[in-house]
Amino acid sequence: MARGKHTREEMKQLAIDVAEQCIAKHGMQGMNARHIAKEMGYAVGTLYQVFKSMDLLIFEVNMRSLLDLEKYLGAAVQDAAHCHAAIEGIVMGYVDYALQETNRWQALFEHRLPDDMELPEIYQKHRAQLFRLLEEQLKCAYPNKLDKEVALEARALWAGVHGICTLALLNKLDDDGLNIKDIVQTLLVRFNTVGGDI
Amino acid sequence: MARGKHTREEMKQLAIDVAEQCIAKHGMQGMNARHIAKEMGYAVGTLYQVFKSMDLLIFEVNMRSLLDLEKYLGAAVQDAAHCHAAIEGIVMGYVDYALQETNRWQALFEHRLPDDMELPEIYQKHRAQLFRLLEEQLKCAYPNKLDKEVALEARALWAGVHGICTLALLNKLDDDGLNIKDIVQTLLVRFNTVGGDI
DNA sequence: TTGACAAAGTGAACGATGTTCACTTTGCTG
DNA sequence: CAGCAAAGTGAACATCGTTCACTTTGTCAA
Repeated sequence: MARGKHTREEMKQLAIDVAEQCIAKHGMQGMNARHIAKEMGYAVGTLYQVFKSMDLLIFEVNMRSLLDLEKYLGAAVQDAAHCHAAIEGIVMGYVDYALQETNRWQALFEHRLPDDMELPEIYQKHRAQLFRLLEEQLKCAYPNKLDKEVALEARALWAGVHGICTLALLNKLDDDGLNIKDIVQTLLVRFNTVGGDI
Repeated sequence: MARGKHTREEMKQLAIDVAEQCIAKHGMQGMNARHIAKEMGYAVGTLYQVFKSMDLLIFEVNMRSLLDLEKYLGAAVQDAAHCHAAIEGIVMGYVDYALQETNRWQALFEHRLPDDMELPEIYQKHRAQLFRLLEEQLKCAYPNKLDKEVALEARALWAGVHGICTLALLNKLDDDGLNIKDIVQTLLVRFNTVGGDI
């Protein structure tokens, strides 16, 4: 049965390891099947027995990034004394992740699965968890708002921060001399989450 | 000298026309050199005498989109009775553009020129003009703020709207039953630009 | 009219990609 | 040890962007 030094599962992890490092170093376009296979010490065909397509491999790398982000932002919440600090922690944590792990973060939102296959449930679950993290803190910050209103606020704030990271890192913000964190702070102030309550 | 039915400039415009329609219909990945050349009635090599690379052709399509957007949002400002209405017009206009011209809009911010070539000055100029459009109205809405503060606000709001469009159109907002325009309205309210002054 | 030159136009070919599959190798098992 | 199935291989295919030696064509001087 098992011939090589790796079980099926080990190969899967190995492939994800290699792909992850490749994406982190050179971005998504700097990664290809032959390079990954060679780096793993296997032939291309073998890689394709573990992952049916490159899209699925990239997806697994993104799954890891999502979990990383979840841990990272979760820790930021734990460290916060109150919900306003927690919100700032989440938002600034997201910015830090985008700034420090730029390539992995970019892959996370740039990559799209082919139209014919749907997003795995586990992925959706963790993405929802990320939203919930922010929602919970916003619910505390806006005690008088309805759940649906808080949901809207959470998405507006989240997407806002994401947009700032997107445009800033692609140099599309026309931001001569403007610091990305200052822009994010500006957004935070607008959400009444810095200095004072609603 | 001139052999075919088109001058060099006409061919350039023709190529952009075809590429634009192709992107509008099938998105950036549904566009390739051979298809465009065939649609133009020329061979691939001829297309490459007009555009040195596909990247440059896509860039020209994006340049058009940028100018379209500039006109479109400029009109929204003209129609507005006061600066608050103008800001809402700009923001909602951007959302409309993203919703109606999804593929062209996506190409506009997803496409990146190769690292070795820099963004043409004319492009930067018009992008800056778009920002100025919003800045001017925000300066009116926030009369007490410094120019630098207004610049930060403009970028926070702009990127915020952009982020909402990005995540919503890629279905990454986890927004079951949530309307994208409601999310944008939520953001607008946070910027004190709906109902009342600062 | 014609010869020659340059511009315009062509498409086969190259290299890089993702992906497939007939084939070989290997380890286990009866 | 024979045979079988799993593991592994890499040549080959399709599709990209891109190049360039070649052909076609218009123009103009002789």
